[in-house]
Amino acid sequence: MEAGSLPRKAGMEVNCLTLKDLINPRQPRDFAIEDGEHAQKENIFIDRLRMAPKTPIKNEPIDLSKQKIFSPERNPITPVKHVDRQQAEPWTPTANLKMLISAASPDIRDREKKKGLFRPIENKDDAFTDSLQLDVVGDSTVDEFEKQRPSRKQKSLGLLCQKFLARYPSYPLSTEKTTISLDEVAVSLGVERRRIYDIVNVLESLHLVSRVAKNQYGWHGRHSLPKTLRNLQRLGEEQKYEEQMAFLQQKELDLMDYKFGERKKDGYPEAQDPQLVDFSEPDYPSSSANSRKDKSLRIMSQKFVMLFLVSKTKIVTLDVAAKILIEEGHDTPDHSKFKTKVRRLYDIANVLTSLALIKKVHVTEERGRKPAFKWIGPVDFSSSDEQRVDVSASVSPELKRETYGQIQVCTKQKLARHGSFNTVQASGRIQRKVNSEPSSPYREEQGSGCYSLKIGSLAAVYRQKIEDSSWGEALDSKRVEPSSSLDPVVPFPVLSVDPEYGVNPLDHSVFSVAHMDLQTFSRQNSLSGQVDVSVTSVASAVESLKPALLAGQPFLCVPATSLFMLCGGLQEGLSPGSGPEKDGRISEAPGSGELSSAPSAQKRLCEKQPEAEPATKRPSRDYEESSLSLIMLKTPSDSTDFASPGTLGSWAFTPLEDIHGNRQLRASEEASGKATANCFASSEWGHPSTDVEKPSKENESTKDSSLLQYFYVQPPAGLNGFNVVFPGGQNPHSGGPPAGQLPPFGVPCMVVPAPTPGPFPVLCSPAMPGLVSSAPGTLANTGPVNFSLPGPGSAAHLVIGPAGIVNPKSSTLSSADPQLQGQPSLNLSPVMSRSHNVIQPESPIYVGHPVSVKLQKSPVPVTPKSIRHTQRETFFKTPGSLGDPVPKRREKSQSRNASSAQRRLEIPGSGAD
DNA sequence: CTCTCCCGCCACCCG
DNA sequence: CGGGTGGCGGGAGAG
Repeated sequence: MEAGSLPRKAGMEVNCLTLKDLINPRQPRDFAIEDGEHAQKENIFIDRLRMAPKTPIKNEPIDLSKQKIFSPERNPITPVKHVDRQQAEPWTPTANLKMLISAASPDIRDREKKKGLFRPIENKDDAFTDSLQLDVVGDSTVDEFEKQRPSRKQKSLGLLCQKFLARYPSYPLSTEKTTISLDEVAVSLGVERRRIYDIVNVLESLHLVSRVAKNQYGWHGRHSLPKTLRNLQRLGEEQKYEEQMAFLQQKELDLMDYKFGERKKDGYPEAQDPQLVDFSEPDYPSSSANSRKDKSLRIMSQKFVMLFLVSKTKIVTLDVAAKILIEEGHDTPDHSKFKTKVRRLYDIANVLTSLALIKKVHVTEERGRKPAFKWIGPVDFSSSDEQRVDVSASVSPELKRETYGQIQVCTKQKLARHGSFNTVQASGRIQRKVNSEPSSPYREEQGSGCYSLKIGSLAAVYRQKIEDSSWGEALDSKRVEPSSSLDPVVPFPVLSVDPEYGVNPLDHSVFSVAHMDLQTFSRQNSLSGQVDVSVTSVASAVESLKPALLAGQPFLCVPATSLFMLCGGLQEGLSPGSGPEKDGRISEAPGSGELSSAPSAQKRLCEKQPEAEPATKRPSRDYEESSLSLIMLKTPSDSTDFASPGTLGSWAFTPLEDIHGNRQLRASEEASGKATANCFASSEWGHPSTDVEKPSKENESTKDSSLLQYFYVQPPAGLNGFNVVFPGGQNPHSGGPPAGQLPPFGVPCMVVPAPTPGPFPVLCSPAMPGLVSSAPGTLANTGPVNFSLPGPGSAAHLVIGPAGIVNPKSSTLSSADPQLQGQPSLNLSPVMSRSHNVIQPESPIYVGHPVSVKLQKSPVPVTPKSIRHTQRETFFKTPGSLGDPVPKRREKSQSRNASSAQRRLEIPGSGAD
């Protein structure tokens, strides 16, 4: 009954492990302790769980989402195997349960179930069952448990990899040395180490990690990914993989008929000997280089990637890949070998998929469907600045056109085609058809409780465009991974996080349906009467994480991934005749009906290509004089590289027309070391800041008259982490018509991830002199802000208090109580994304990040680096995920990050200031 | 049935 | 040698 009695084989368990063993309160501990060393199976975790305190719910759940935080104890190279410390809090009992169950081996579950171990009486003392909180449940628990039993899917390598990746920042600071302890990770993720090897090996092949020492890996992140891919591409070309693939595909050789070596006979070059391509950086001196069979998996992984990179179609079928690999490996071309190879390829593919580099597809041939994968990662490595470029940049012009056009349509009320989404009517009134179309491709997404693509616009476009639907799916379930590639083929790299748990932060980052409570707006300001918006308090849908679409609520879908949003038509009424675009390119665009100028704007921004795409021309008809508003939230903002064109796309709230100014702003901020030097930041936590003055000063550099103004509104609970930004008016000098004269507006707004649960200030456009004059920072700090909307005659006041808006329940809360303001979804918030390293380490939610990363815990002025780091991560956070609402913990860097949107708003204010 | 790929035995191989 | 690695393929879940 001690460790030794713990069966290693499922078959033995029933006999070896008795009910008594399991129910004995003390036994479990013994198991855990002694078994810890021997248990190499999946159930090791469960054993360890037994060691957990009686309040496991707080300690044990493998809440990956909460592991983003850098663990205080990170540096110890030798990982501490304190499960209880590493585990984060569950975000929901259900999720927790799932996690626990998934951690537990099926065998044990079955065994225990059979023995009725979950019955309250018998197990009331059982730590394990307690941890599951099953002691209060009746027999139904068994069924429940059965249902909860982790499916094969839940235990998949891909999912595991996602969890793994979620622990580390995609783009760690160069100075950061993140160490990965295999032990720690394995325990943390509740899997045996063997599985971690699989992941790490593939990651290593791409140089995302490198082995530092025994049981220790260094995390590099994706910084060098472009470079690596470029090299692999080159190598692949040298290997003439494309020809090989073409040959094999053309041959349509049956697996069994395939004559290995035939290719060579045909004159194809022989593959190089397996050798791991080493592009490793000096960061982590790889200890013992290659050993044991050349690290087969790594080499396979690299070659697999090469195949994609050299492929014109970017699609590689497994059989072809396997054949090539087999041949290169000089393996015996037997079926068994093939099978094995395919297995490995699946393993690799799972990891690559988690990295949002490839996507499962199927290739239909005469012989039927063949499993294949499509490369969805960057394909253009000409620039090493791949990272942090707005993902939108990754979309092909055509798709952009489609996509953005679609977005435009959305905002222009043509979303109707997607029955599952709200429909915005031309008149500016919002109609809704919530999921009226069961057959909607997006409907399926609901199960996961994701906002993503519910709106359908982009996803729909992609699905239509891409038959294999891989893009759409990628969009749906990929992690937000800023892709620098401007290549058209690159979809939105978003990493999906465990929809199974009902938490998918990534989705939020992709496309979201935003609901705004515009009542105030519609009723009190000039917009009233034109916008038929019923104010409906959106109940928090955190539980289901489904967008709470309420009738009569305006919404806007925007790709939040890159956090850049289109706000087409936003200003249609606000400032006819005046556009933010100095060059007027957008406005003068000859009506190409559905096209949004945003793409072009962005493109210009990111690529600095003045040439406007015809497709991006703005339809004057629909949008009249509407100017384009492009808000770009800086994802991982690297303060050090803002000057780099390649990173432009990552600018947070970069005014289309004033990148330069923005840079100055940034420079200013950085110079002052005040990441929080913006009202947004300071207000993030509803905490008065003394730095408020900073922004205004900084804004001076950006007081370009052409700057767009936005209203930034803390979203209703239903938005779950999204802030709504809508144009507050045109530039002060634009001389746009007063708000009162605004035509029906199509609910121009932007929804951006709300990284902060704290109070959100509403910024008014500079059109309001009064507002402008006031220090933005000050306003922000005042908590709920009472603003006058610009617009003559409309004394409309937009009172925006985070408390009131964010959470209906806490509507009465003032900014003074940040904690209360925390979203009910705090624990439910999608915290799976890596974006969480931003969160306060002390946050109870986020427990021990295993990574050794510098974490600024103090409110002390953050360094540019730290700023960058946190900012990047913040994007994908929902208010709840933001972590500790406690004021004292608010980090400036975080604030700053979260405030990107706001900063944009501040700009105008500075002038007056 | 095929497709996937989890799982973990056990051989390597390093310190 | 012990333990970290990871090749490998049986076999079972998923579709």
